[in-house]
Amino acid sequence: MTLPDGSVLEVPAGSTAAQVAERIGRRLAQAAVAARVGGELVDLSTPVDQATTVELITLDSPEGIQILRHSCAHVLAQAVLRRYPQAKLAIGPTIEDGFYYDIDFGQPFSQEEFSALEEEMRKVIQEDLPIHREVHPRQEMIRFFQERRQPYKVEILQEITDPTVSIYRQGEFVDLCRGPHLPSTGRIKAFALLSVAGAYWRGDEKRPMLTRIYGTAFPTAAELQEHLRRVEEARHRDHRRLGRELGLFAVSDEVGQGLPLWLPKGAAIRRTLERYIVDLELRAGYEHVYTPPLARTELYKISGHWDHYRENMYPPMKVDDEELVLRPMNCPHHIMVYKQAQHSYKELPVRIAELGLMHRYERSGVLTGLARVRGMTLNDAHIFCRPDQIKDEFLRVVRLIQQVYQDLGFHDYVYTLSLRDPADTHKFVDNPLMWETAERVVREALDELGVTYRTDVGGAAFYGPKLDVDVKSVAGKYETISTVQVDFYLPERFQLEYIGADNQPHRPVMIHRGVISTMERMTAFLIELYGGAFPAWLAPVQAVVLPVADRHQTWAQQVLARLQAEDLRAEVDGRDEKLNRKIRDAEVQKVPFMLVIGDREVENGQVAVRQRGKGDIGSIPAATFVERLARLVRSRRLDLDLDRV
RNA sequence: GCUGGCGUGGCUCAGUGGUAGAGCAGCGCACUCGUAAUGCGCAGGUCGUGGGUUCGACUCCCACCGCCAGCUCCA
Repeated sequence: MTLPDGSVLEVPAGSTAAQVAERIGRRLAQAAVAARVGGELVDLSTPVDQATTVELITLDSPEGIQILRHSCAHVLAQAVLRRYPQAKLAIGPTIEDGFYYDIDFGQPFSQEEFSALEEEMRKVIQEDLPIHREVHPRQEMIRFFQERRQPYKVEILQEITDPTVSIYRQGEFVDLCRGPHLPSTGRIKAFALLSVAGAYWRGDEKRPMLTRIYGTAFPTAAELQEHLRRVEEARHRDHRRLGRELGLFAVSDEVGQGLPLWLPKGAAIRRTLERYIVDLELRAGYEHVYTPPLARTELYKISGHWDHYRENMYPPMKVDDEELVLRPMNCPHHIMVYKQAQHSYKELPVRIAELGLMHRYERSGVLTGLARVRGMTLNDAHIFCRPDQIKDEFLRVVRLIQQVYQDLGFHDYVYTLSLRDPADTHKFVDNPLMWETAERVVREALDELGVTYRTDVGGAAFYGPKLDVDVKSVAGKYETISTVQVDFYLPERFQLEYIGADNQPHRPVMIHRGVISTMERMTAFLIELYGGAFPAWLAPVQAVVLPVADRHQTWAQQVLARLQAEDLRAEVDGRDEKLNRKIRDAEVQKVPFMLVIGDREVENGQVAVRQRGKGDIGSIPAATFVERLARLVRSRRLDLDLDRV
């Protein structure tokens, strides 16, 4: 057989992966947890003598760690059954950074029971039970799990079509599983149970809610500790925490859930973003409008939202003879803007943009700080174009997105093209020709851009295919920030027209697009991305002037005035506190620049510049600093290096 | 909405079936200070809300509201 390094190894007939490892070396044999044979992961106990290639998997590889965690999930299940023999096991997969097991305890289960459970798991690990794979006829296993009163396992088995299935046995514990697994439970060195939460069986709200226990495992205790430390550190970047600590936004019970208040400093960030994106869009040929956040219910009946989206809308209110609703999106208003005039084919595309205030009723459990709210302002636009312009407009939007991401410092993002599920005529507008055309044009545009994308069948909007751009957050999750949607449907609903070269009316196509998402979500994202330490152009306070003593106040105020004259956001910390204290507070508030002013600076018309996170970088004339900071801000550089501007 | 947890001054958190505590923040006074917290003092809470149990509830029970983790949902 061939090894990964290209060498060839002869082994006796019937040799297992473990024996191959032994032949290669004792250290490897001890470290190996599984093997990859012909591209497939298998247990060490698998005979591999017929294989052409064998690669041994250790805990140094991502696959090895996954196997470790998967086996740890089994140990958890085993411990659960020892302590709760009546528990019904559902599924126990690995996830990024850990694993979970869904279990029906038939009674409330709380996190307080973790320590006892962990104790039992440690026993299972100490027993060092060998883990065996067995393959049996599926029907036999259905009976087997019926006898063991494991209905969820039976249900899974009933949906499997293979004639045989594999199970894994460790001591008295048996689980239905594809594997592979560690050779024995004793190989688990470091694990922890983390949290407990409810999860619907099969992810279906209408099915029973199970108890999901989350845990994780690492090759060594040190790595586990390191992971727990990282999780703790991530908590400090949480935008809700930073939002309070830095005075950016607040949510108040009196105002209502999901209805955040933008405090002055958060508003400064938002205003900066708004001015930035509006200017950029104006340059890109968009026309910005203002339309009201309310409309007659009728408008949404025409658009179809009333039928398809009502559960996410606030209920209507009756005023005089009108019935009004808070708008959940801006498209109908923008359509009405388009309809205010006749349009010639020569003036298309018409790009109507707005920072549109919308309200959506979101279920209470999903509300999260600024990231998920009920009242939000979307960086929205609707492009009305001819069918032959779709591809070009689509390209222009994606390029705009790419530029914005560069300015905001987003480097890690993925494109997802969401298509309809042709079988689901309930969710998606039933018009196959329309869908096929839209999907083809979008694919062509993406190919032309040369971007790689994944596809999500069934993820489209009800009116057309969409491209989502998901940006990797600090937490490692990808969050949808931008979206581009082709829509052949609303123009039909609203009877939109343009006059073609043939002097006949034609139907335009709409492209819905959001580049920087809602102001709320984007701000939340940026807070976490930068951990509150914003680049200068976004920082709510760009410089704080720190007079050393009272006699320096006058010059401090003059420096402030010069900063403000250049539209820089600055403050004077005139409190009766020592310099050290003012510096500490400014650092904690993550202000990019601190300008210390004492006798020397007053005398020379200078400021002693201290850069956030770096310290004293020397004194320069106040005018020089103002000019450099203004340039830095204008350049939208992501670093604070004043010498490079 | 569902499961579990949590709710004590602006913030972070102690605490207990028998008259509510600390630190930070705030206010006052003193210090006038050179690169990450000056000192002293003062004030501030119907212990989320509403019921119930009890001689007595912040503590125990119930309901509701909100927050957190996750699920579900997400045009």
